Amino acid sequence: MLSNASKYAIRSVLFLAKNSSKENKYGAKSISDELEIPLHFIAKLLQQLVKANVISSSKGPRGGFYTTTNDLNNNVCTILDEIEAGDVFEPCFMGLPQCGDENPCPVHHIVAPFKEAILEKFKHQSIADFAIEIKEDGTFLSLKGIDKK
Amino acid sequence: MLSNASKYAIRSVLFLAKNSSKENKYGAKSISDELEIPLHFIAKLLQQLVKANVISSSKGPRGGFYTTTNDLNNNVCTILDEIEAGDVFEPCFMGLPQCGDENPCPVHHIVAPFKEAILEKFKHQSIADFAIEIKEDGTFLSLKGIDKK
DNA sequence: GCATATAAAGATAATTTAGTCTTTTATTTA
DNA sequence: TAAATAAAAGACTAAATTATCTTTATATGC
Ligand code: SF4
Ligand code: SF4
Repeated sequence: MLSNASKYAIRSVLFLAKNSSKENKYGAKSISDELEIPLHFIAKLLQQLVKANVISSSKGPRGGFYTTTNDLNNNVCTILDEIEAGDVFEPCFMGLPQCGDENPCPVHHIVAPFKEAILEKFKHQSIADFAIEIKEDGTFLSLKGIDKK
Repeated sequence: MLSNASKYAIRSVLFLAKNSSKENKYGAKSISDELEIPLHFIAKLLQQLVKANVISSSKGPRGGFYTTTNDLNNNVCTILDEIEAGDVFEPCFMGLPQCGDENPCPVHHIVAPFKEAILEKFKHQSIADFAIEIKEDGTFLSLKGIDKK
């Protein structure tokens, strides 16, 4: 449903939203390390996001990527619009073009509410809100160092 | 989330479940036409599914693909296991490896119930049940010929 | 100003997924 | 038994995605 590129981009932006500031920037290298994302891949994505005004950056020593309070007004859909070609959720589960409530596939009644919920969140919740939620709920952007089995 | 291959395979099997029988077989060509799936692509998938005993086939004139009552006892997960490499739903939305209820990402509380619902259906509802549901609910496997705008 | 750190840009390579084509084998029907 | 039909098998091509590498531009601090 989401490409690696999108997943990487979302996690990176949320990471910056949670941790960065004008005074506290993160280089591509540290983001790559922290979130376990291929360095050159995430670097390119971050550059794209800077151009799209989703995040900010500065070059040189002590430079890096960060988010301003203005950046934080964006939402996740802004990220997806930038990274992903078309609409992420269409065509969806059964691969029918232009289906929907009128022409449902056999799993539409399960998929549709989910799509609506996730889209609502991605469209109407700002990155800032996400950052707050992440801090409050203690949700994860990376599982680096966490015991997996 | 699902590859084209999986989507094609599921739709084809459900199509056969709804329409075919030992006496009423469908060639790769007619399935390709009916569901608007590339001919040689679906042919290969159908052969795979025959080998995996998900559907049946016979060669020669009046031959083709069909489902037996025994075939219909399979479920959608059987199809996915055959077509897809690993587990379709892992890693999922945020691309975190081995996450879950204990280590939730920021959208886990939306994604998890959906994953559970769709997996429940794919695992515990037989292809036969699906066919009945499709007939009763009039859900779609193809939108060929239906007005799209 | 010079050395250094870092983003920016973009070329290139690898991998995976998707799709096509050709040949062979089995089955049916006439 | 011959001709026709359709699946089986597998080689091949194309496209998209993922990932890497190299070079250039810019800001910082000494
Ligand atoms: S009918 Fe609904 S669930 Fe099925 S493919 Fe279309 S939008 Fe997705
Ligand atoms: S935490 Fe839940 S929703 Fe998020 S990636 Fe893991 S399983 Fe998917």
